[in-house]
This record gives sequence, C-alpha cells and structure tokens, in this order.
Amino acid sequence: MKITPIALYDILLKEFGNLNWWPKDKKYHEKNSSDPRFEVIIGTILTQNTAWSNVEKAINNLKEKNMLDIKKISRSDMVILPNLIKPSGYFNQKAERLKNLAMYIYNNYNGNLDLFFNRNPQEIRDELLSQNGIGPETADSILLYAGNLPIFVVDAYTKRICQRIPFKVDIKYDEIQDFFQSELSKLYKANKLTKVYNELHAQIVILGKTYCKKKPNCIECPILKNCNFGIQLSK
DNA sequence: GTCCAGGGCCGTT
DNA sequence: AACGGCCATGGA
Repeated sequence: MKITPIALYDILLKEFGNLNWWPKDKKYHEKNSSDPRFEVIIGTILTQNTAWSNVEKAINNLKEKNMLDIKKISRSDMVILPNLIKPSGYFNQKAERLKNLAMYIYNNYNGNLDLFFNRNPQEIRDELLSQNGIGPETADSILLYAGNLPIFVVDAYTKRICQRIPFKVDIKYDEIQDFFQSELSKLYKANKLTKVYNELHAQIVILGKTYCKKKPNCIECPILKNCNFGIQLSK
C-alpha cells in the first residue's frame, strides 16, 4: 500500500498523539527564570550520535552547577565543562562546540535569542552551519525546536525509514528535507508547518527507537502495512 | 563482551 | 562526491 509523508503523519499522530517536543525542564526554567530555548540548543549538541538518557545526565550536571545558561557556558572553564557533560560522550568535542556556539550568540547577539531567531531562517541556518560542530541536523533542530521556525529535521531514523518504506527520494539530507517540506506544505497552511514538522520528527524518533531499529520490530510496527520492509519480513 | 544511540569533521580516494 | 576513522559514555 502506497504511503506519503502526509499519510505517515496521520498514522503516527493517531498512534503516538501530540508529543510536544523538544523535551525540556519547564519547572526548572520557571524557577530560575532561564530561557528554555538555550536548554534545547545545548541538547541538540549533546545528543549528537548519543542516547538521550546520557544527555539527560549531562544536562542534570549542568543544572546542579547552575551552568544551563548561555553566558556561563560562553565563559566556562574548559576543564570543568567537559567533566560536567561527560555522560553524553565525546565530551571534549562537545564542550568545545557548546562553548563556541554560546560565545558566538553571546558576542554577536548579546545572548539575546529573540534577536538571534528573529531573522530569515535561511540566514540563521547558514550562520549556524558555519560554526564548527554544527551540521545540518543540529542546525535544523535548533531552528525548529528552539527557534520555532518551520524547518523539517532529518535524522538517521528519518533516513532509515525513508529507505525501508521506501519513499521515492534520494537518501541525502537536503533531498529528504525538501521532499518532506514540499509534500507536507501541499496540505498544511504555512502557519501550521512548524507544528507539523515538530510533531512528525518527534514521532519518527519514537517510531525509530521503538520499532524501526537497526534490528527492527516490524510485527508490532504501526506502519507495517504501509512499509515494504515490514511486508517482506512478514512473508 | 558486543552493539548501539535523535552527528559532524577531517583526511583519503 | 563518497567513504572510513575518529570522537566516548552508558544501557540493552
């Protein structure tokens, strides 16, 4: 049975409901009057090729030291910071990346994320991509989940699912992103796209973690009947 | 013990 | 353009 990105979204929305990503600690930010968008930005770097459970440990360490702050990260000691984020893995690289980005935003936008995000998304994206350690997925996650901008995030799960279904699209980041964005904007109005991209990427991650793993669990997968990979497997 | 996770960079073909 | 090695922890 043929499936489109729109149909995929329908199925996953029924299966998982609204997930309201990105995961963040609202209570913490209310209590400390800190900016939850910066927690998202930190999370996008810490979760690079890393299980989220490990990222949570790192973020908790930052909270305990009151370091979940753009100014403090931008001035952090490069012995202390890697140590705090150690559970997230690649901690030396990630500490550099975090500090560089925090310094960039702090120096050029006075740490003001409203100023940073209130521009043409393409311009912000190019700027993010020019930073060391920020590739397309991290940049787009920042745009979508911190900036609330209508940019679809492609990750390893998205690529895997595109191949397994399969969608008729070249397996490259930009091609897949263009494919999802052009398909979904056929049905949804421009002012709904941020919400749709937010939910669909979140649902794809859950689908990937739960069913469409490297070693997949197709039998219980909600898109079994719409996926060539699962159909072949169940024969 | 082995495999894997919500990538990205760099050097080599 | 494409590919391999590298970065590293913690849970399954």
